[in-house]
Amino acid sequence: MCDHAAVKRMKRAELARRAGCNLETIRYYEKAGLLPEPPRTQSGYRSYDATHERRLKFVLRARALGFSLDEVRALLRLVDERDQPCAEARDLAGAHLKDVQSKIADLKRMERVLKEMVAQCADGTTPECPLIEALFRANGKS
Amino acid sequence: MCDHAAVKRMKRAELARRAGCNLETIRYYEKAGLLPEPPRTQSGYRSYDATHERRLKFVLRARALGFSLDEVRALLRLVDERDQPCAEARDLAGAHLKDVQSKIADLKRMERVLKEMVAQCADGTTPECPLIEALFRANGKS
DNA sequence: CTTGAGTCTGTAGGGACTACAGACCCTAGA
DNA sequence: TCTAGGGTCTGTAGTCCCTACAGACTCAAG
Repeated sequence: MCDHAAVKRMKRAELARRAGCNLETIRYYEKAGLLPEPPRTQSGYRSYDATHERRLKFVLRARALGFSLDEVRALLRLVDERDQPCAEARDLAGAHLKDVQSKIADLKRMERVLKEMVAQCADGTTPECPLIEALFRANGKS
Repeated sequence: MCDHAAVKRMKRAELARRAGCNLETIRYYEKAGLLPEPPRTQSGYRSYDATHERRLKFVLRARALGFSLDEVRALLRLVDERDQPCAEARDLAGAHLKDVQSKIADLKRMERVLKEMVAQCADGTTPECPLIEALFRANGKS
């Protein structure tokens, strides 16, 4: 039990910096149960190591891919109880993929309409602002 | 000042139904200054007409196109003070179009990664779950 | 006249953070 | 050794865009 290979310890600010997130996000994730409560120094400061960093980065990456906190929780459960998680993880990711695809479809519809509106405005031939008129007219029906 | 061509009056529920939004959304928009406070009946009920409906639908359409409430407020200002709004409206819509396009780009990146992850999981040849491993590994760098 | 539905108000809740106030603690320089 | 500044701690309030609720009122039908 000698400790000559002591792991590197860091405080919250350094962890945030290394993971590239806001300081307070870490505390929030701890309260939300996504990250474990870290050990404390004698004076009560949080003390993190590489395992905390790894887990935080996992959460941030999943969030960046658009998983909700609940979905991240589910993924972390699979991480923590590694039995045969592959099918379940694939289903989670598959469901989320569908979400993402339908969001893309929605945004593309918006994009098309906005482009038309901007284009109509650009030629400036109509007396009224066609963009605003377009918003007053119904999308497809009265 | 005869009133034989009286406009149709309606209460909040009917307006919500006709505009296709939640009952409470109307009250919220009024408090937020997007819709005018409507006249009241003697007993204090809100009383709307076609102009309210038109304006509410405008707001809902702009929201459906992803404009924030602040952006909708700006558009409504252009509606209310019709001078030469076209350039300003076009700029607003153009800026918003850029937002939408960058969201689409983000989501497409997510889609690509998720597809890869699901595909890797699907062949089931690796012992560890590749999806979860992928989340532990960095997106591009360590 | 009663009953049930509609409307009124203010306020709380949601998700995912972000920011702040007021109290500690820790370190470096004078 | 003292002190000044930064960092960290806690809980709480604010953000955005609604949505839902409680408790009081009103209205129309039977």
